[in-house]
Formats: sequence, structure tokens, C-alpha cells
Amino acid sequence: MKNKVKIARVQVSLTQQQLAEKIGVTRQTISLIEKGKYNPTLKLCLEICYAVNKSLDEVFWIEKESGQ
Amino acid sequence: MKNKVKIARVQVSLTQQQLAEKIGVTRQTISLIEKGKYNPTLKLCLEICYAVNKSLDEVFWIEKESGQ
DNA sequence: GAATAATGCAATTTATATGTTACAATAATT
DNA sequence: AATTATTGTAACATATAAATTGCATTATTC
Repeated sequence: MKNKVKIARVQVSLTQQQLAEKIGVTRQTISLIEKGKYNPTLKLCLEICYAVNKSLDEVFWIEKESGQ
Repeated sequence: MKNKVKIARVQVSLTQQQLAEKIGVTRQTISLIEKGKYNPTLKLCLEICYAVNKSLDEVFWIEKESGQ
């Protein structure tokens, strides 16, 4: 689950801790999502977007892999 | 978790069953998501988007509710 | 209007996202 | 380089997304 959370977070000058608090989630959850080790729920994705002032597509869109 | 899955699915003439098979998920999961009773994972959201040829924003974006 | 397709929904099970706690590792600041 | 802030990660607990099975209800089609 690659994404642009870290880039977007840094752009608005938030630490993982601050973003987590703003959203009401633990820092570990943010860390794991940034590292691509979690497949977050839509609700969490939306809350992250609101916190960093970006859209779902900007932060979470991944082109479909052409493969079989 | 309101969304536009049903609208998008009908636009590409797929039944819940067909969409579910295309994505590799059960029909019930699609049904519950359409009804807004599930908070789907990002991976599932993306797979739905690929199947209906729409973006995350088009199918799943929800404006932030202004006030607390 | 009977038969079939499509959808809604309930109960139970399974997989996994997230919480909690804690500590290690790295970056930033003095 | 020592202190502090920030981030990575591990083990275990909890909540919930998703699977499974089954049946009821609502459209469609004949």
C-alpha cells in the first residue's frame, strides 16, 4: 500500500504524533501507513486527507498494474 | 460511509455479483459497502475504482463536515 | 403470475486494522 | 557528544472488515 502520506504530512509541517492526534489515532498507525505496511480504512484515509488538505487521489491513488 | 459505488457500478452495467467476482470479494461485501454499512479498506476502494473506471475522488470522496 | 435474477440481511467465523505499551534507532538541537 | 525530538518496530489485545452460509425480499423476464 504505497502512498504519499509522508510527503503530504511534511508539507503541512506536522509530525506523525501531531497528525495522529489531529485525527484521533495512534502515532504507530500513522507510521505503519507511511511505511506501506498497513491497508488503511477509507475513513482513516479521508481523515488524513482533511488534515493535510489534499484529496484522496492526491494522497492515495495508485495506478492499476497493467499485468495479467 | 456514504459513497457512489452503486451509481458507478450501474454505469458500467455490472451486478453486485459480477463486480464482486471481478474484484475477488464476496457479493455481501459489495452490498454492505453500497449500503454505507462498511468502512472499506483502501485496497478494496482502489479495486472498485479500477473495475468501474473511476478515481477514488469520484467514487469515495466525502467533503469534510465543517463544524464539530 | 410463475420462474428466475438480483439484492438485502442475519448469524457465525476468520483475517486484519488499530490500540496499547514499551523500547530501539535515528535525526535534530544545544 | 550529550539531550531531546522524532520515527521504527515488536508483542499482545481489541475492534471490525471481510468471508461464509443461508434465507427473505424485491426486481426482471418469460
